[in-house]
Formats: sequence, C-alpha cells, structure tokens
Amino acid sequence: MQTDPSSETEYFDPLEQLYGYHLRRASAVIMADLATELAPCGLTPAECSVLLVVSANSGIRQSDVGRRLGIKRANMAPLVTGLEGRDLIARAPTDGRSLSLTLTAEGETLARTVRTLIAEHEARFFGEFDAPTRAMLLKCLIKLRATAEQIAEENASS
Amino acid sequence: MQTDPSSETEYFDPLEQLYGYHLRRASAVIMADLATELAPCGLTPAECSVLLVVSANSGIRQSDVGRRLGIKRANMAPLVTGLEGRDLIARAPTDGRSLSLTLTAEGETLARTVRTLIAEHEARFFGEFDAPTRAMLLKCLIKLRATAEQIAEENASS
DNA sequence: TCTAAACGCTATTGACCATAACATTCAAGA
DNA sequence: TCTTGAATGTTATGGTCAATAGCGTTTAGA
Repeated sequence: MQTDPSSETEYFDPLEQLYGYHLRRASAVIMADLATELAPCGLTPAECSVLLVVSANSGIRQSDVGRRLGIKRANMAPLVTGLEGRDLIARAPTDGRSLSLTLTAEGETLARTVRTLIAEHEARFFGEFDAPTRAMLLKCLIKLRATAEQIAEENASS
Repeated sequence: MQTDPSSETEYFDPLEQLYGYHLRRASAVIMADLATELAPCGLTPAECSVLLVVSANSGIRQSDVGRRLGIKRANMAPLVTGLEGRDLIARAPTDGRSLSLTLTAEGETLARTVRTLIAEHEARFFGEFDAPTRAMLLKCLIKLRATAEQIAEENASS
C-alpha cells in the first residue's frame, strides 16, 4: 500500500499486461484493507477464516479446517492455540489423534461481529460490479485455483 | 498449497461466497507457482518484478521503481542491494539523493529468460479463458486495486 | 501383528509488508 | 541567502503467512 503521487517521469510498465501481477496487487491491497478492518477485533485474516469455518461447522476437526482453508497442519497448531488462549475456541479430543473444534460463547459473539464486518468489506469492493460481472469474476477465480492446484499436484508427484 | 484428499465429512463453507477470499486463494496459489518457476533463476517474485521494470526503463530511479511496484523505500533498499550483490543490477547516483538503476549484461540476460518464463506461466493459467473474459477480469482487478487504494488513502488522511 | 497413514506439535526458515527513526540532499519560499 | 520542508536512501525491527523437517502418538488396513 502506498499513495501514488504522480511520478515525475513517464515510464513503461512491463507488468501492465500480466494478469497474474494484477491479481497479486489486487489481492494484496484488499487483504490489507481487511486486515485493518479486523485489527480492532484482535484477529488476523487467517484467524478470522478459522473462526468462521468453525462457527459454521461446530465440532469440525482441526485437520479438516486446515484442508478447507489451505493451511498446513504445522501452521494450524499455533493458530488455533492462539484462538484458544483468547477463549474464542475450545479444543476437545475426539479420536485420540484428532481434535474437535468448537467456538466459545465469546467466540460466537465475535464471529457475528466479524460476519457483518466482512459483509461491509465485500460490499465496499465488489458491490460496484453488476451481478453478471461478479459471477464471471467468481468463476474465473475458482477456475484459476483449480488449475493451479492441479499443476501443484503434478509437480508434487514428479 | 496442499492437495485436497476428499475430506470425509461434508462441511459448510461460509467463505465460499466471499469474493475477497477467493481472490486471496487464487492469488496465493498462482504466486506459489510463479515462485517455484522463478526459483531456478534464483529470483523471488518481488526481485523479478524489479528486474523487469528496470529492464524496461533503464536508468529509472529506485524510488520510482518502488512506487510503480507498491514497494516501500524501506523494503526496496535490501531488495536492490541483493540484486546488486549478484551483479544483476547497477546503482549510480544521479541526484545526490536519488539512485539510478540499470541492469548489468548478466541482469539483462536473466531478464530475457524470465520474460519467456513468465509468458508461459501466464499462458498456463489465463490462456484457457477467452479474450472477452480476460479483458473483463483485467478490468475488474484494476478497478479493485483503484478503489482499494482510494480507501487506503482516505484512511491515511484521517 | 505390523506397517503405513493420519494427526498434532515444535522449531526453523523465508518472503513480504509495515513502522519508526536517522542522515543526507534538494527545492522553494521568506 | 537562509531556512524550512520534502524527498531519498538506509537500518532496525516486528508481524503475517507459508513451507519444510522432524518427532511422537494413534488409527486403520493388509
């Protein structure tokens, strides 16, 4: 993030035609906005995503949350520990090796706050597009992720 | 990045309807692919972007590169130092306070390699979309960044 | 039963962004 | 001319997030 104070000289931007670059920049700046919106709640975007998934699926296993969000086990552990330390989430062993996650009352309250906060955030950025545009955008993003994950899988197997 | 081995139970995903979340995931996974593509060159995506901008605008000032790429001065310094240390870039004072950046011969060679590499990367992900879809996608991403930067500016002034 | 997989955890690393503070240099107005 | 403010580069530091390696435990299947 950085204001763009009319640079003196005109330069050619070789990245202007790269879709991936624009995707990266757009994502970065929108995530930055979300992060500042979430800061008063004491949540990072990653923590927030865990909170919402657990709120919608009480009792879900920690490993399943990680799979859903694309967060590896090794990174889920300290993340959930942090939420537990703030009494937002409760861990209960189900399996002997799996942990079942549930929100505390405080966590559920925060989840409600966060949901309206995110709804506003989304409206602010994507509300200006009409429905067909939004639909096409969503379709593109989902397809991009699918092909990327497919490629990553191929690379992993090789 | 993480393979998605058919999670046992069906869970509801509250993030499925969030455009910002899909944007984030798509960006992350595509950037990860780019990073692995760039790794053999010994470049990170950020370093690569600097290399390309300097290649296309020989003699551009370091601060202008940062503005163009949305990289702050404080983060440009070690980045360019690293490229200079690998003899890819050369710094020359122009102003007494400004630095003029130029690619070395080696840097220019690497830039050529990187350009074809990125062209393949882009084709792999965005080549499947037809032209109108690509155009709309690009337009959306640019608009998203514009509104986000406008909002960030408002927040900064308050 | 034995072996492989899954799960959770720790430690560590790397990439990237952000802020604060500092010194230098330039520019512009009093 | 002098002074003030802005611009530039730099260092130090911390935060977020992803990734890998490795460990011990537990479960399930051959």
